[in-house]
Amino acid sequence: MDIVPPRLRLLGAVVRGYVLHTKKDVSETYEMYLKVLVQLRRDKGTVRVRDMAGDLQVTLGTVSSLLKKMEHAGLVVHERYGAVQPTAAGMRVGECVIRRFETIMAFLIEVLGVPSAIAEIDACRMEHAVSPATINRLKHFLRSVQSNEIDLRSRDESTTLSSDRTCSECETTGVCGAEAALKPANE
Amino acid sequence: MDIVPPRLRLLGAVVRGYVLHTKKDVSETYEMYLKVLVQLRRDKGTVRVRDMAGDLQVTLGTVSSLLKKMEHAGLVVHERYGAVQPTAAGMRVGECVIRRFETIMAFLIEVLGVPSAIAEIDACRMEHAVSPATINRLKHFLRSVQSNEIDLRSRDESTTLSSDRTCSECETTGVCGAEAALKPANE
DNA sequence: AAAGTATGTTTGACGGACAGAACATTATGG
DNA sequence: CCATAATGTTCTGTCCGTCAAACATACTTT
Repeated sequence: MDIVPPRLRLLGAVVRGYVLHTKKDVSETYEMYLKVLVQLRRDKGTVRVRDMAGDLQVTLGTVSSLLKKMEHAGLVVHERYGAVQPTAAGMRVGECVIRRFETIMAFLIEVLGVPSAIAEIDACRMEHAVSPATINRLKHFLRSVQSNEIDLRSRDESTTLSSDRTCSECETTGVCGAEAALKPANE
Repeated sequence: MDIVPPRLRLLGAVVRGYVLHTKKDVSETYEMYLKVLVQLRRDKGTVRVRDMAGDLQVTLGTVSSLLKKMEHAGLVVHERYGAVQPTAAGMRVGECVIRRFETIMAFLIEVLGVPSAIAEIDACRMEHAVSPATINRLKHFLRSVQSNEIDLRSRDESTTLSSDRTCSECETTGVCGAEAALKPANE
């Protein structure tokens, strides 16, 4: 019964083994904290715990304790009861996340035509999931589009896609499968 | 100093607030378990805990206990010491994840030219991050490319992008910011 | 059928990310 | 300069996904 080569069949899973089990040195959470830190820094210079908590929609205490861990990891410097600053390493990570976010945003909006409110959410989730290889190619592709090397205008502009809330194939809503799946689950 | 409208400045964060704090009814982990379950089902009919654990690279115990929670959530039915089956709801979710994976894979490989080994990893991470709106549009876009409505061959094929391991702009490696960022952190 | 092996389940513990609340520090403004 | 408000820190507790290991059940094999 093993018609499908196991390697192929299990791709996602095998990959998941790799992806989710390999210790990422910088977790998704750390990436978000650094992104916010760098953004706030650009906007207003000095950053306090309060600012980050506000942006991250998280408790002061949570930020405080995470900052401590991040300091240990060499990603930030946090003066007690004072300002928070990224180290050189933290800065690199934060800026990188921001660039990924922007690249993905641009692609979603300019190429796919995703409504910006949705694009924001998706980009914010995807920014943590994309490898350098993919991001580099995405940027490259985007440049080709922007310089009209690739012409998108020829395509069928039936933007009247099925609802943006539902998966066109399974008619399930939310992040494809979430809410609707559970309601009728009392079986 | 508030030149940048807060709404704009905080996009990522605001979004994150939404994205990561909103209880997804089906967590990323559940999605993976359902994806694997549905895949295994297609390949070999009956699925046991053992199969899932193998594919997910996780302990039997872990699968066992998660399955229990998923059963409560109405996503699977698990006969004690026996077979695992998705409910209708679980099936919808699993199939949806698989389709997302396939769509993303196709895009990464056919459009961006990402090496398939890398594409696998990225697709497996992205499949949990993309909304229906984006996936629908991505599919649509892919169809346009496949039917030659959009011609990609005209683009600059300098596939000699900077290394696939590094972010072209920050020279940081890994999932853009991970490993390299930490080594020199003993400051 | 008895023994041995392969599968499953349960329990206890853990680390990460978070909230809440008690406590500490700094800022402000009368 | 002191009282109060605003900030920040610490501690305790929770939930999730995981492992390890002890225990239970099912399957084989002789």
